[in-house]
Amino acid sequence: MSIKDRIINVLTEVSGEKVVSLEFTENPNFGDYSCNIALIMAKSEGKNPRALAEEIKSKLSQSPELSKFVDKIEVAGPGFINFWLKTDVLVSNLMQIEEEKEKYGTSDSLKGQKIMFEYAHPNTHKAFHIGHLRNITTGETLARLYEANGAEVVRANYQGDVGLHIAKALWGIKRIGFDDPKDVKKRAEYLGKAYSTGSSAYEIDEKAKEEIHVINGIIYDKSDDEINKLYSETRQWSLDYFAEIYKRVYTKFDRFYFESEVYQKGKEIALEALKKGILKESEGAIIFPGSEYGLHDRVFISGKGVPTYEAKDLGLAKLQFSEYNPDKLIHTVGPEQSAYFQVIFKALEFIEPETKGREFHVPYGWVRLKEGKMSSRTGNVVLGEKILDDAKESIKKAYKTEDGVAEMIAVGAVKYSFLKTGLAQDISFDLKESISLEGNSGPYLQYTVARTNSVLAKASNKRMSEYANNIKLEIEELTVLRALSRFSEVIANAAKSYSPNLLCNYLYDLASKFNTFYAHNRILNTNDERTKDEALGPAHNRIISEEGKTKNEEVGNFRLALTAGTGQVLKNGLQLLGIDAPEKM
RNA sequence: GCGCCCGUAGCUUAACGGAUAAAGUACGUGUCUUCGGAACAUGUGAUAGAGGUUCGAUUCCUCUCGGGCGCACCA
Repeated sequence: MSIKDRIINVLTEVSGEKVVSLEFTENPNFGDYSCNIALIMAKSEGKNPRALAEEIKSKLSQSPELSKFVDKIEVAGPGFINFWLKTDVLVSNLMQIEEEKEKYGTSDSLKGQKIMFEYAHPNTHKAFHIGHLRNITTGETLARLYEANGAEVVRANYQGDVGLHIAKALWGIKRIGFDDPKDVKKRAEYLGKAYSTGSSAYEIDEKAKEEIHVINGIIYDKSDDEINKLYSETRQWSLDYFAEIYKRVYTKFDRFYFESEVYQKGKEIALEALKKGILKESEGAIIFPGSEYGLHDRVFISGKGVPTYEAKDLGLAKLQFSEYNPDKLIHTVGPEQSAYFQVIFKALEFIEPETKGREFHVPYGWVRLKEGKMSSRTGNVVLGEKILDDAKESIKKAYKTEDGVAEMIAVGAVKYSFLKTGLAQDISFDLKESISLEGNSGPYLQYTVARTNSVLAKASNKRMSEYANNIKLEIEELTVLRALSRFSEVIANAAKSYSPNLLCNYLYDLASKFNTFYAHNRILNTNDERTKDEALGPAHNRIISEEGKTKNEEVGNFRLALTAGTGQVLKNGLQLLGIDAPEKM
C-alpha cells in the first residue's frame, strides 16, 4: 500500500468521512500532501473549518501508524491539513528506484483488464499528415500508460482502404496519368496529388462525380480487372509508406483492421438489423433512427446499396469483440466525430449488446496551422514526416549531432510538443516555433538524462546504496527527492484520466528541479561539509556524525544516488511517452 | 436554425471547486576561469464581458460577444 493510501486510511478513520482526498502540494510550504477534508466537513456540519481542522489534527497526531512516516502536520489557510513526510521515507524511495530500475513507477492497479486502443487509422491513398502524427503519438502513449499500470493492451489500427476517397484517388490517377516513381515516399506524394485532383473534380464537375461513383462501385464489387490491379498496387504503396512511419515513431500494432475486411460483414449485420427493426428504411437508404434517442439519424447503407462508414463500424465492432473481447475499446479519434460515435454506440447496444458500456471515444484536439487551414482535399497539408524531417534538420544545424541521435531528438521534440498539451485541446501549430529544443521540451528532458549519464560515468564510487544514512539535506536536494517520490502516482493519474500532459508536466518539473540542484551543488568531488547550524528546519533536521558534520563522501554518494534516480525516472517517463533518451547528445 | 466543444500574459500552453493563477517562448538584466550552457538566476506581463450558486469560481449555472465542429446516403 502506498504512503498516500496509508495516510488516507488514517484520515478516514479519524474523520469518519468516507471520501477523503489527499493531494500533492505544489507549494513546498504546504508540505508533501494536503487534505481539504475539514473544509468539506465544515460545510455539511456548519462548523468553523479551521477549528475542525485543528480538531482532526490533534487526533491525527496521536496515531502511531501515522507517526511512522509523517514528520509534521500543520493546519493552514482556510483549513487545509498539510503533511510532511519523514526524510527516511523519501530516501527509501530513492533506494527503491535503484532496485527497480526500469520497473520503477509501474503498478498492477489495472491488472486483469484487457483494453484495446484503436488509433492512427490513416486512409490509404491519402496523405499522412500532422493530425495523424498527433493521433498516433497520443494512442501509443495511452497504450503504454495502461500497460505500466498492469493492463493487457491490444493495439489496433483501422485503416480505410475502401470508400469514396479511394475512388477519388483512382480517378485522379487516370486523369494525371499512372506513374510509378519506385520510391516509397515519392509514391505517397504521387497518391496525395492524385487524391486532391480527384477530390476537387468531384466537387466542381458533375461528370467526374458520376465517374467516381462508378469507380467506387467497382472497388466494392471488383468487376473491373484494370481498376482492381491499380487499386491493389497503389493500396500497397500507402501501406508500405505507413509502415515506415510507424517504425519511425516506435509503434507496433497487434492487429491491422481494414475497411475492405469489414464492409461485407457490416452490410450483412445492417441488413439483419433491418429485419429486426433496429434499422429502418428511409428515402431509399437504411438508417438508424438516432433521433428517437435524442441523437440524430445516420445512414448505414446508401440508396445505391453501398455500406457507409457506419455499417463498416458494425462489422469492425463484431470482429474486434469476437477476436479480443476487450473490457474496454478506446477509439482515439478527433472531436468532430463525437456525435457520430454516440449514434454508433447506441446502435451497437441494440445490434451487438455485448458492446454496451465497453465502447469509448477519446477525442483528441485538432492540429491547426497558423498559416491557414489544412485540408488533404485541396492538397494543403503538412505531412507528418515533414515535421520530423524539419526538426531533425534544425537540430543538425544547431548542434553537432550524429544522424541517429538527431533522429531520436527530433522524434522526442515532435512527440513531446503534441503530448504536453491537454488531449482535448486544439494545438495551434507553427512550423518554426512549435518544435522547441529548449525549455519545456523533449530535448530538454533528453539533455538532462544525458547529463546524469555523463556525471555517473565519471563517478569513481558506485556504491550508492551507502548514501542513505546521516545526510543532512540541502533544500535543492530535498526538492528533487520529493519530486522523485511522486512518479508512480503521476503515471496512475495520467492513465486514469487519459492525460499524458500530466506526465509531461511532471517530467519537466523534475528535470527542472534537478538542473537547479545541479547548478548550485557539486556532485563529484564534493568539498562542502555541513554543520548542525545549516540544518533546514525541524522536518528535515538530520544530524550526522558525532562532531555534527557530514562527511564529504556521504554527501557525494547521496548526490550520486539522487542523480541516478533522476536519470532513471526521466528515462522511465520518457519511455512511457514513447520517447527514447540517447546516452549522449 | 438545433446541438457539442473552446476563449487564461505579445505568442504557445498549465491549474481534482481551494491557499499568492503556473510554465515555456519572446523581450530586459544577470550567473559561469562549465561534474555537459539544449543550463541556472531574475524582471515585465493574463482568467473575453455581465450576472448567479458557494466560506471560496479559470473551473459549476444563465445570458452576451468571439472562434471551431457536427446535424442523410463522405470517412
